[in-house]
Amino acid sequence: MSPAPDPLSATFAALADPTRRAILTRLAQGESPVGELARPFAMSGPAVTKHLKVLERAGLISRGRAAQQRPAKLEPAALAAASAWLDAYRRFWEGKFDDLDTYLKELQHKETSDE
Amino acid sequence: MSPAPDPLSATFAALADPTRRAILTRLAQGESPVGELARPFAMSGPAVTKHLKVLERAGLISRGRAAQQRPAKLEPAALAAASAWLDAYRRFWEGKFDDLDTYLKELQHKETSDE
DNA sequence: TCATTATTTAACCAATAGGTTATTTAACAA
DNA sequence: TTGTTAAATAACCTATTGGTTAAATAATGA
Repeated sequence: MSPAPDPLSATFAALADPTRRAILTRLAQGESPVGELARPFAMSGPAVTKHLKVLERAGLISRGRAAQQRPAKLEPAALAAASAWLDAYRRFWEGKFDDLDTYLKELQHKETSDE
Repeated sequence: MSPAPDPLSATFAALADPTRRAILTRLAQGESPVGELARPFAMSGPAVTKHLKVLERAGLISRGRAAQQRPAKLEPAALAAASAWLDAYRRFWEGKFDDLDTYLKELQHKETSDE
């Protein structure tokens, strides 16, 4: 499925869809099988499977196995990375940093090239 | 250009592209005209104009006017919204909240439906 | 007025995203 | 073994994205 984007891009892209955010919200209450996730949406099962694949490739969820079901479960690590990026930039943009150069260097250090 | 997605979707979608994140990084150092923004990328001017439009529709930047140039400038508000969303969910997923129900209600209150 | 510089718009293209229905695979139960 | 249930895969469709080049527009200056 394409040349695999950088992790941060994959995470933001996954979060850019309201259906996927709703799925994550649902999963915050506990893991859930595909059928249950599909119910609240006017959407076929395969469509939900595709959304889950996007979330999985972004590292935001993992899949399990329980009989015929493949429950989805939150994986907070990828979200933490995106949150850290956003928070750092937000604070930076809001001008709450004294030493700009040090800060930029720190960012540069954490993430290669442009991320 | 399409039925205008909800603001949070637009913001995350805008952040999902490494070129656009690099543009934002550059703009954190101060406003900049299109030509200067285009230089570091192996990319035509019109391509950069398109990226700027995406960022502008997401509310992440605004455009000005200085002679023939149309400098782009950061607008932190949209970023703050995305950052708040992510941070809330991150904390939630990491289980650092005592009263789950109260927290969910609070989230529900802040953002309609799924956002 | 005419030329120059910066940027946008138009027209186009290939690849990706998000959905569908029909078919296949997997796990279980009778 | 046969059927049932849950999910994934395949094949397909349309719209969007991210890029291109060529032409149009806007502001300035000679």
